[in-house]
Amino acid sequence: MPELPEVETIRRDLAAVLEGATIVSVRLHHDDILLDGGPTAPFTAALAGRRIDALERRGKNLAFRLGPDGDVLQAQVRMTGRFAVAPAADPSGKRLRAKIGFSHIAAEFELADGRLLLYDDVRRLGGFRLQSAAEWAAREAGLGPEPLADDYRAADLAAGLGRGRAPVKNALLDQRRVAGIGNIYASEALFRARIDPRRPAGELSGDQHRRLHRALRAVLREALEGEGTSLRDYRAVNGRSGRFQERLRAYGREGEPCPRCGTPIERLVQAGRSTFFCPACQA
DNA sequence: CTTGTACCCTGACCGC
DNA sequence: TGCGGTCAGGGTACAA
Repeated sequence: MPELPEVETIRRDLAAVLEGATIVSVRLHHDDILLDGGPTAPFTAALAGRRIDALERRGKNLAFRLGPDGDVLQAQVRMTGRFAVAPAADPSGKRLRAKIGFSHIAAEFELADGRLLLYDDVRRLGGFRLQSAAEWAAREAGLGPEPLADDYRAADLAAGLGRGRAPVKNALLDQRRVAGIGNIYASEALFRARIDPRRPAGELSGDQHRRLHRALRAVLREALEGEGTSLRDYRAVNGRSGRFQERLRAYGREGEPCPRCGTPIERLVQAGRSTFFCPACQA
């Protein structure tokens, strides 16, 4: 999935145009787009006539807060999910789809003012879940803290990483420890903090916790300013690309000189995913 | 409890 | 041109 900065960019885009809109009808093009499986009819029926009161984000999850009772339509875009909003002048969304290359529409939400909210997802790893406010609150409580929150301290990161033996890179990807970090920003934060991604999470020193906390927040903030990292699949709403890919220092740079010490960046596989790091200055 | 692996799905790309 | 293998920014079920 796009990670925290990408999902927050999508949230801001959608909030600007969707808050206050009313869903008239929903069309799902694939049954497997519901995160819990099951029949689609109750899902689509329950969304008809609902107003989108607010767009929220928690970790990598989007939460459409629906009136009148605060039910939550949760959306996860995972690897290849994208949103777009077609104007009322293009009610089928045909022109917009052609323009931005949406060729795998999985869901369409018709709005009362004639606009159309489109969800496209080539691999269909993403999807939706409709739930009550209480169910969402319980689910959301299972996620770790928001790393960009004002009150997120190095001590909170240290507590999240705990005393485990798993590599710190893997621990950063665990949404229960800290929410919103994915493969790119885990690599980037560890690079900035000069910490070996293979180091057991429970063995970090106090100084390393402080460096990682600082690096994590800095890279997430900068990526958010750049509206995310568009390496291959991620796009913000209506096809807009992010710009932070130009500022990545380690991710995707295998063989290139480390910007700090010149040693070639190396790639290794952890938990089945690529990690990029400098073997010389990440101790 | 923690940790590791397989799997969901499709498309792009590379070497032969 | 075609084919097989590999990889992709995520999350979850399940086994050990």
